[in-house]
Amino acid sequence: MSQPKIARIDQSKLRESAYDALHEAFTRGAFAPGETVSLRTLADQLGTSMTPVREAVRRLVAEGALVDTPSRTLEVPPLDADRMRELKSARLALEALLLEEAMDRIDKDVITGLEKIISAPRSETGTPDLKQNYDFHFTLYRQSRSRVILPLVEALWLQYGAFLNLVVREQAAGEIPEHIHHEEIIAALRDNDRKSAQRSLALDIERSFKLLLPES
Amino acid sequence: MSQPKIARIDQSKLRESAYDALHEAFTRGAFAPGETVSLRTLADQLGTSMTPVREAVRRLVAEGALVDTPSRTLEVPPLDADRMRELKSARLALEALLLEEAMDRIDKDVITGLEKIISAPRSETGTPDLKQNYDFHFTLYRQSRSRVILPLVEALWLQYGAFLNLVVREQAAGEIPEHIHHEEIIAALRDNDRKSAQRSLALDIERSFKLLLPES
DNA sequence: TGCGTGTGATCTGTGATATTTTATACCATG
DNA sequence: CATGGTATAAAATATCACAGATCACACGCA
Repeated sequence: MSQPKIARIDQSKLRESAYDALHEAFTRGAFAPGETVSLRTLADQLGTSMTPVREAVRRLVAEGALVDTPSRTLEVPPLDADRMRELKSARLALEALLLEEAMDRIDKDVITGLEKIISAPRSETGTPDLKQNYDFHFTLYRQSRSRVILPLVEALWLQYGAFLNLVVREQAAGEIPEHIHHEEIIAALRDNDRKSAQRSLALDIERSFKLLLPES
Repeated sequence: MSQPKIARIDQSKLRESAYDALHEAFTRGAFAPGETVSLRTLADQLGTSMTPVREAVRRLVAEGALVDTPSRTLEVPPLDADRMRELKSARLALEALLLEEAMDRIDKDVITGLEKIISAPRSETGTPDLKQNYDFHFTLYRQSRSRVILPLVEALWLQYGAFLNLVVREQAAGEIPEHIHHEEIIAALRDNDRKSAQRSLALDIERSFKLLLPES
């Protein structure tokens, strides 16, 4: 708790900035399941007062990335196999819908953009590049122009992010060949092969839970 | 705006109470699409200060029941066919998952409870009983013990609630025979017939969008 | 007379801060 | 060693100050 994990923000649209900073921190796996956070600490780290942080945190609670404890402190939801299974089936169901819509509208430029994302240099540290994975999926999903389902999927990834924190800490990177399914998806997008794209996306989602739900 | 549409709340856990009151108001169809709401007005009606209302409203925005406008006022999202279609496909996908889980755990008492809900006296006014419909579905879904998907579905219903406001105003009740599919679902639950239950639920969801998306 | 424009009053949300309530940890006392 | 009370720290709420948007209305010009 001593050294800040999240960047400072500047002084306009404070609530949004605070939310963005925390959102980014979650997708980066900066928070560990079970960890507790305090409004004052966050406010100090972000360089604002409590008010904007409180509203940002309220949104994160609504999205399931944080939970209120009976003692009125906030905590990152602890690791829980049932929740993880739900997360997986919800992601499979909703991201399939987004992919379907996205494939109605996607164009060459976006596909090129996706290729650029996955071909970007991997981080040398050997840890899986969570941001790269996030960018790949959401660049694709945003093509759906969805205003209902896309926010739900964002919320799911936010919950998933805390779990990834553990993966990052405990696993070597080489064991997660995430780019394989990403390449399959891109190929299917080029061929406009819906079945194949759906299959590869499902495999990619399954993959990302393998380390967390080994029994499946 | 002169006469309050929402009940006052009592003085503990104000934020939760405020949220509950607003949530209830939405499922009751108390707010119309496009309507704007003000923090101060809501706070006055609820008998609290702005702070708890602000946090409750933040949650509703996160859930999509309210949106921030560029001019920083709050409004109930206007009617929009695309959003409605998304709402429908998301409901079909997620509520199927909840039903599946619920059928693993449901017992006789709950089924009896469901029968009691739909056999309760319809309101005499001739308007469709939104609360009864809500209670039927969520009594069922809560059996799933879901902590991830259930909140997502709550959010979907919250968005749907504003649209229902229009239905309530413009349509006679007799045209919506919602109890028919509910009875089919109960019968399927008794037989533990998953296929049939899923089919009836899907039909029920389709039905509830019929008036809003006539072309489908 | 009719239409556009400007101006001010009155809304709005935002952010900060003071006050109250509640939980928890610690220490004294039995 | 257990128990109870107190001190402390945190969150919850209320209140305040401020900036910006909207709306109505009056004024000036055609």
